[in-house]
Amino acid sequence: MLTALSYPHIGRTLDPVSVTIFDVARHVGVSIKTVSRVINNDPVVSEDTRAKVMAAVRELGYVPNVSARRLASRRSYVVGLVFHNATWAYITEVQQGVLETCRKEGYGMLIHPCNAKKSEDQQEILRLVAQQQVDGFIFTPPCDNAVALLEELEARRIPFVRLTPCVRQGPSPFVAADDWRGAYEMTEHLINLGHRRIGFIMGNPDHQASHDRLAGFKAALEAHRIPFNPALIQQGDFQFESGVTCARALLGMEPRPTAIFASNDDMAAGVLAVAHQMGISIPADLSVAGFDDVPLARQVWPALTTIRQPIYEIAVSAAQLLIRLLKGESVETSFYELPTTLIVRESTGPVGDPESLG
Amino acid sequence: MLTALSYPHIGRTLDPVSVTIFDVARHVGVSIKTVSRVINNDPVVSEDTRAKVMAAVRELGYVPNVSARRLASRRSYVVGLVFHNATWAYITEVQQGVLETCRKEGYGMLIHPCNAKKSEDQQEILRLVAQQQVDGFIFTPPCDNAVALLEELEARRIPFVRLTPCVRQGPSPFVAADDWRGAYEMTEHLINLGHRRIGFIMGNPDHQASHDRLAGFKAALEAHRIPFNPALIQQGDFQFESGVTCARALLGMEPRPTAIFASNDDMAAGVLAVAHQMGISIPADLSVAGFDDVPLARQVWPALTTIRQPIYEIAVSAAQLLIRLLKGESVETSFYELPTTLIVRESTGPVGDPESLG
DNA sequence: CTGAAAGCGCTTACAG
DNA sequence: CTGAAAGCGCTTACAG
Repeated sequence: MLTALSYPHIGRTLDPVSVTIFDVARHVGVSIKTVSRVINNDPVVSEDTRAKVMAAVRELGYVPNVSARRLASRRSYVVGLVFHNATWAYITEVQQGVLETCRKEGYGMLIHPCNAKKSEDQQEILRLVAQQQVDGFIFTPPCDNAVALLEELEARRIPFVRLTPCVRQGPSPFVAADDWRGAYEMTEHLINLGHRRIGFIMGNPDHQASHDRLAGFKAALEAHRIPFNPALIQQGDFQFESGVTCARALLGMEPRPTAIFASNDDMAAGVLAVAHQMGISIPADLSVAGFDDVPLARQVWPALTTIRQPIYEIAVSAAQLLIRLLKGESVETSFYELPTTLIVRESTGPVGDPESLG
Repeated sequence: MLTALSYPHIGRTLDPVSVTIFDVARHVGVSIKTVSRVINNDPVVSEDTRAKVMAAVRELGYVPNVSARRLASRRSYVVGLVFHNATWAYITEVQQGVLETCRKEGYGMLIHPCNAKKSEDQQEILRLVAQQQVDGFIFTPPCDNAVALLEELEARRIPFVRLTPCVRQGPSPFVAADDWRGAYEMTEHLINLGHRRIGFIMGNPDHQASHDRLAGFKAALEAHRIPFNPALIQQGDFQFESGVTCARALLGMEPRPTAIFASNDDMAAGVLAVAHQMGISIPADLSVAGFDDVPLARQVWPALTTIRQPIYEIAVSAAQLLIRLLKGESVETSFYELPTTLIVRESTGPVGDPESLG
């Protein structure tokens, strides 16, 4: 039997009052406004008083109260990161990029998973604004499809930045990878290895990336005068399980494809699993390619040839862009597209070459 | 050339004043205190006035300003989630559990990745308290090792809950999985399949789970009178790459183990990759077992036999526990241990049975 | 370069 | 069951 734990001070009396801006001001012999100027790096303060104030801040261990600052300035200094339905590895990397950028700029980050298509969830997002919890938003796909919400935010002049959105006109900025080119390059890689019958697994159609990757695939086929065969296209949803289902369909065809290009690494991992189960050697009997270059791409066997999408950098750019807007700085261009990179690993090889196995 | 985007209202003049508690009070003809009571669900208000206030809240679209509330109440209603160095899949699940619980209870969650061993990062955590950003903390391993920090928090009476900590005495509560039993059961599963030469890959020694899993493994061997062979133990760090390194060492032995039990799924995936590379069939020639049951366990081939650790439920329990403490409620026991479950998939099978392949 | 006053929108503590 | 007063700890807007 352990002792009961409780914090009787909580909810009854208040904690001993901590050091405030008044204490610092009194200690130095200046007004609180001067202390405020120093802690906010207002350049107008003289070096002499700045030094004295800083010394007092250190000596007294003064830390500004963020709630007071937020209330008085009517700003939260917090960025809301809104996401739904995306792969966790993707979200994780976005989160890291946004959070690190926010920290550097003195902002906080609030993660807000939700189904942005549902009107209750849209209300919830507007509520974050009304509560003054958040100054602006970053939307990851497919949250950028919540058109009514985005219009409402624009009307209220709440800045936001979208990642790889579907709608790319209009004033609000976005950051994207060059999905079309990435898919084009991967397809060309497969074609150069001699593949002509290439299966393609599409991603969730709510994401613009799904369409751009398919378009890049088609364009590369066309550039190499390979006829497009709709029977080789399967509709997935970016999840591993859909990769399994689509791979079963593709590998059941006669003749079957010599390569499968999945629109992300999770689905490509599903293709690998099915191929292994069917006793198909990779890449000797089948080449498999993914997209994104998330950690999973290296954790399956054989390691996936994929297109590296700079998710972290995209997130950093989006956060920087948003914070510039929040600071009232203007932004020249609202369209940032980052390049992708072909990463060749062990899951792709020349057509019908038994040597290429492991 | 796109038009420049800026929000000139930001940083210059203030937004039009939104609806406040005064507006609601005036509209109903009561004091602001009464409105405050209603929105905080104080049961003392009469049903009649409560209804009138609620109607006005809806009609005017009133949303309380959280900064004002936090400032006046000297509380943030925010839980800090501190983590470092753990597997992303683990953190992701913890995050979901904590966030969903916080939302239900009207709390926010602040994620705070840091190296809790470094003293600057410990200062940063104390700063969150001083800034009134956070009312309490949840520490995931190995952050629970920041002993000096935890003592400081206890001295300041800041509640915190640890997940699977190393130090388990003392008053501050924690939640853990029964790692010892999980490892015991997995080892027994392998022994029942006829395995006697079982390699074991240990996790990061900063995590208590690493030691408990090893102890469970040893105990099961002993219970079945299988002599413990230290040469079969490899030191990993929970990352995929360490699984690869340790598997190379184990599979280079003569005679080599017939089974490898890795202390988590990421390292088990590394074992699979090495085995595939060496042309070792799984589970015909080698059984491979993991721990945790993260998504990766189903995304590799063959799907991993593993021990399901209820990470989500652990996170939910920890958050509930912390919020109870934050509300000033007492907690009878400070020790919560959740059971694990053996999940048998395709990566384990009887010793030397070629039929069990795929 | 510095400061006094007012106010941000709530809750606390107390009274009735 | 309800309310008037004071205060939480900052920033804004203005003045000098």
